[in-house]
Amino acid sequence: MAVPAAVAKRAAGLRRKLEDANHRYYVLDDPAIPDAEYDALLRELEALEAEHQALASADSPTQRVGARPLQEFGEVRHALPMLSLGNAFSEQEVRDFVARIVAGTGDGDPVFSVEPKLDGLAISLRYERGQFVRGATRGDGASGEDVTANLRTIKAIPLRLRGEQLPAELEVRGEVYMPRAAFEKFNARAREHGEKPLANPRNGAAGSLRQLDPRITAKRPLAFFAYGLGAVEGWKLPPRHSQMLAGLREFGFPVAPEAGAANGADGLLEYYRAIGGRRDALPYDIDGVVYKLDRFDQQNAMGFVSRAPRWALAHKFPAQEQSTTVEAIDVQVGRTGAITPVARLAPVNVAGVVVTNATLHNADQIERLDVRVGDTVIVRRAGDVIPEVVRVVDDKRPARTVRFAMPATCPICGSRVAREEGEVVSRCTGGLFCPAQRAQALIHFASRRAMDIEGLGDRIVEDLVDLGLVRTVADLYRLDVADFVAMRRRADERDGTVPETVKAGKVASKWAENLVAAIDRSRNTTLERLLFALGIRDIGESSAKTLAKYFGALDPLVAADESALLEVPDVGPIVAGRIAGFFREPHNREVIAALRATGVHWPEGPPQRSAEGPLAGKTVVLTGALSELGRDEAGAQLAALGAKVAGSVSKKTSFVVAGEAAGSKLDKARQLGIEIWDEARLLEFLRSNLAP
DNA sequence: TGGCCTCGAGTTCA
DNA sequence: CTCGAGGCCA
Repeated sequence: MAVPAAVAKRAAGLRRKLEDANHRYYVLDDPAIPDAEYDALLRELEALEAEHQALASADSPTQRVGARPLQEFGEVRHALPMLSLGNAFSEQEVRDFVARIVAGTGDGDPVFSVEPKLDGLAISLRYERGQFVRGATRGDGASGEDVTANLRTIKAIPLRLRGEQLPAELEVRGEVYMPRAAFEKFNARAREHGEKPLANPRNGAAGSLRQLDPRITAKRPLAFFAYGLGAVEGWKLPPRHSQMLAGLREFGFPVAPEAGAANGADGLLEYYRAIGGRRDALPYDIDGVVYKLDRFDQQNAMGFVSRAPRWALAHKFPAQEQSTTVEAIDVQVGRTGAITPVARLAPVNVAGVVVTNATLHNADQIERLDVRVGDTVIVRRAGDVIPEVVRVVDDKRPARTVRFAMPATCPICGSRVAREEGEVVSRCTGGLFCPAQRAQALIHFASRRAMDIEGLGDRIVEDLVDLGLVRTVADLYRLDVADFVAMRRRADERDGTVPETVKAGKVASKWAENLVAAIDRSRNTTLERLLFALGIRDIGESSAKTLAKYFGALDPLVAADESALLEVPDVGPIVAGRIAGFFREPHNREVIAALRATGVHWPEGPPQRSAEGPLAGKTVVLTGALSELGRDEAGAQLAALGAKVAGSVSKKTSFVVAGEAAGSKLDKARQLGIEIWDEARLLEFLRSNLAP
């Protein structure tokens, strides 16, 4: 039965729309239509194809949903073998590599194409006259497994090439991977449904491709980046690798946006460091970067050694995941009483740093990981540097381990531990009765952003509290040199240590003199610092500043009731309650009176209820290292000009000041098209506006 | 009521 | 830096 022309036309139109949507989403990274609309179009096309058999075709977007399960994978011989790359872990190896290229090509400063090395699964895709006909895993390099049906389900892989002049034969090599966000989402769903989550994105990608049932693969969020070629027939290759990548993009393949060019060993190393610095901000896992000689004629001149090209190098990052064992699980008590479990680990080197502790965050996290003392665990340095336990290696769990339970009473003071309805954290209810909370409150009080008492670190504070020399923050101002010297002696006796300070009595008192002087200096402070230092719950630097400005002086703030506090910007019922509650407490009023009595003072003035200055109404975010000023100082100066200095970038941000090695905040600013200043511009602006 | 947008709190190691 | 939760706006 012939297909009516109008129906054929509609089907062709739908296919084009769906292909374009895929292309924009995966290749141009610029989604054009919402998912729901995509699904609607896809369903319409399916209906048409079901009704008119003659419309069906192998390269239709409807053919991605997953064919029948296979019995086993066929074997595919690669027309050109899939090579592996030489590895480098050190700077010297990279320099040697460049030196070999310079010697081999006679080019004193050859250009390299550089790209991130994705942590996924290498595959080869074969296109004949523009149609995707077969895809295979790398296997041993000479032949791999035929995973065509699974690859068809990956929307980032074109089923037919774009463009007018299509090569008779084209083999594209690249990496199938699972984007991190998709991995997280997939696992969250899996857990909800009580299914086994994937261990990591790499295993997720590899496991998904090796499913015999493509319908399972179709449900996995896989993506693809192209990075090279195999056999080619009927395409005139451009002279450079980078141009070839651009050509692949024209054909409809996604190429890693971080790909670029560099020259000289220093250029390569700079790229390595730049990508390394952004590693955790990238949407996918990478395990290094790849350098390839850009000119194909130079590649040919370099040739191969055994199975690896001499014109390319994989520069790997140091392993960032390691396994170690859990020696103990302790709990820490924070300033607000928050009880945080911490895993004490057998020391292990992760990405160049010896890790011995890793936070387990809270009861939920422990529950999810089920970490137990004696377990072997995989540790990773997440985010920037902070180690975290990724998972437990189940096979290595020793016999007779017990599930960790949050303590019912505070390990320091014995008070009840409570977890409030809907909250994630458990807290010690002891308040300032708890020595741990008292010590933390004092450490916070003395910290740089609060009263800035130099030299009064956590060790000293803990000793002061332990030995009962200090109960409230006001007590700090009553200490003299003799007190500190005595404290040090008693602490040493208690610990059985006899440090050098005792041998040289003079040194000991010098240390104490410095401390007393630092405490004395802190008497001269600002209302803003004092409010922050008091440690009222939910009052951080930002709220303290708002309150100080809004009230101008302490007494009106202390006297303010909840309804007056609600008038303050960014203060809602909860925070208003916390503030009023704090100042209602007689103990807190006494401490404030005592602070004043010992000479703690700050300038007071009239209430300032609207910002002024050249930057009034502007919101500024600082990121990266500012060499001239430092972040804090720059922030203070900007604030003095009326700007609001915020911690994270959003569309309300007026501009971002980016210093050296700026990270995700800079990326986000670029994404949102927010104005970006470098340090020079900031300094220039501050100078011309005469910041005080 | 829901969905941002912030801020606050906690955390590691050299 | 990241997560959780408070505040604010639609």
